[in-house]
Amino acid sequence: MDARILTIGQLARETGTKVETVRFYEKSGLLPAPARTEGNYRSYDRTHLNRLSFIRRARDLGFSLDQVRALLALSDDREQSCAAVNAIAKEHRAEVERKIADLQSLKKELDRMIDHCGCGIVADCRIIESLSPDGRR
Amino acid sequence: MDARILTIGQLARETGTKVETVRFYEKSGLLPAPARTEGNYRSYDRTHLNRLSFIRRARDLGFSLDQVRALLALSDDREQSCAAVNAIAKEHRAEVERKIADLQSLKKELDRMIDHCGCGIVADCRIIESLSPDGRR
DNA sequence: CTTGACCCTGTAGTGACTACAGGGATCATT
DNA sequence: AATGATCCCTGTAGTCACTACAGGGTCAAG
Repeated sequence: MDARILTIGQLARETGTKVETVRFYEKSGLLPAPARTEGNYRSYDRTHLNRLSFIRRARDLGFSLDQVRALLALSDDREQSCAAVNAIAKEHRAEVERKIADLQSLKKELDRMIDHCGCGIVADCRIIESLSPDGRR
Repeated sequence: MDARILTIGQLARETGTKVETVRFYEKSGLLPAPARTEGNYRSYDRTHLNRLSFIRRARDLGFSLDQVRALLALSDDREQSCAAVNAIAKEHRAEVERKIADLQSLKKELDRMIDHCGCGIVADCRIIESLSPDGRR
C-alpha cells in the first residue's frame, strides 16, 4: 500500500481540481472525508487520489454528479453485473446526442439570421427583425 | 395603438413563459415594470408583449441575458448601425460552434467506452476501467 | 520571530431560472 | 352576501456545479 500522504492542495493539483471543488465533493458525499493532521489539515492517501481521479474523469465526460455517484457505487461492487453501468453511459450518450442535435439546429437558425443581415442600420437589421414578433416592431 | 391590456398570466401564456420568469425578467431589468390595477395586479400592453416576445425568441436562440439586454438596447435605437448586433450574433454563433465541437468530441469518447464494454461484471467493465486512473483499480 | 503559502469553516455568489409559502384579489356561481 | 376556484402579490429559497471570498489558524523556511 502506497503510504504517500497528500494535503488537499496536492490532491487538487494532481487531479486538476480546485481546492474548493475538492471540499465541495466531500460535502456532497462523493469523496469520503479523510483523516486529519494535528493541525486539522486533511490527510489524503492513494484511495482518495484514485476516487477523485475517477470523479474528475467522469465529470469531464459530462456525467452529472448523480450519475457519477451511481457509477462510483457500482464500481465499488466488483462482482456486480455492469449492465447498470452500461445503462448510465448509454443514457448519457443519448443526452449528448440530443444536445448536439439541438445546437446544430440552433446554429442553422443563427446562420440564416447572420447571413441575411445587410448590416446597415438597426431599422433595417434582419437579425433584429427576426427576433421581433411578426418581424414588425 | 392596441389598447389590449393583459395580466401577467395572460402575457406569460401568450409568450410561452412562466409567470415567475416574467417577474424574474422584470426584476432583472429586461422587462419594464408595468402599470398596476387598483388590486395591484400588473397591467401589460402590446409594448410589453412585443418586448417579451423578443426576449423569449433570443433566449430560445441561446443568447445570454446580457446579450439579450444588449440586443434590446441596440434595437431601441433604430438609426444606430447594426454592426454591434452583428457582432453579438457572430460571437454567439462561434460559441455554439465550439459547444458542438466539444460535444462531438465527447460523444466519440463515450462511443469508444460503450462499444468496448463487454458487459459482464464490474471487475471486467471497460467503462469503469476507462474512468479509473491507469485503468487499474 | 517573521513572512508567505497553505489550510480551515462558513457564507454567499454565479446564471437562469423554478418552486414554494402566506396572504390578497378577482370572477363566476349560488 | 357567501363560496370556491383561480389568479395575483412579495419574499425567500432551491436547482446544478461549482467558485470566490472573509477571517482566522498552520506550517516551513529564513
